Amino acid sequence: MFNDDLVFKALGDPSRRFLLDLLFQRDGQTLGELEAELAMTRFGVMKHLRVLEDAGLVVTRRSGREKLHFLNPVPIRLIHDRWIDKYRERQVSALTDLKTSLESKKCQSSKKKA
Amino acid sequence: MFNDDLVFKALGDPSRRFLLDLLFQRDGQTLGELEAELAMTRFGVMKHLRVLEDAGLVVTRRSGREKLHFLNPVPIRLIHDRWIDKYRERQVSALTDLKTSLESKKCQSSKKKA
DNA sequence: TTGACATGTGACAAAATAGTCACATATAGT
DNA sequence: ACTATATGTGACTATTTTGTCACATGTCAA
Repeated sequence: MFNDDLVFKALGDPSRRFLLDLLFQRDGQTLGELEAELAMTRFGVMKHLRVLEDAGLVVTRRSGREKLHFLNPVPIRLIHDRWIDKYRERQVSALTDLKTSLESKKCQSSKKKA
Repeated sequence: MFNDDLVFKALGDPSRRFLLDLLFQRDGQTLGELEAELAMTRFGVMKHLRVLEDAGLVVTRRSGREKLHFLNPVPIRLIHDRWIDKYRERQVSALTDLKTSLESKKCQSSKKKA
């Protein structure tokens, strides 16, 4: 259904991850809108969107002369399932929640170990 | 705590994902053991392991003249959390479970919508 | 100490990737 | 029809990444 290699390659570039962030924030943006957020010509952005679309991370719909882009989270969920054992999920979750919790309380305690 | 870019870059290569698969299967393997599973000299494997270690996806422990490698699933969980909205998680999960379910029952029903 | 084994380093060539540009197509509005 | 706008294509260069090799370090065991 989804090609592993395309998905991971797509996620390997910071500009593409930023594009996903933008779409996560607001779905259905056009190339023009997305282009404005990147420090790059529209050609570069177009190429990146193409890679994301080929990977299935972004789906598109044409509307007149515009092309609307939507985030598709399914392949990302599948990545997760590959290396997170169902039985160990609870423990890993606890760890990441701890991390989140620590980060939101940065100012309360001055000492913490990495 | 974990550097996004290093993690995603690390996951972008198929050989490195295969190494993670090997460690997911059996933790604590040495370079020598891992090398035997890849179609590549030990130098290539070493480089890949270094990338994984820098990303925090693999942690190591020396034991005499050997170096043992262990999978660390935490960064992968964090990837997941980045684009899977907590409120939408249930729906996405349902979709991936459906996918799994369909794949294991390929022969039962002939008609299914995407 | 000697030799065998396991891992490590820096330089290198080949391959893949990112980003730009000239040029092209398609649509909306007047 | 004409013009401005939005997206698309292929060629090109610069950079990054992959994988290899000669050489080096550290460890075990006799």
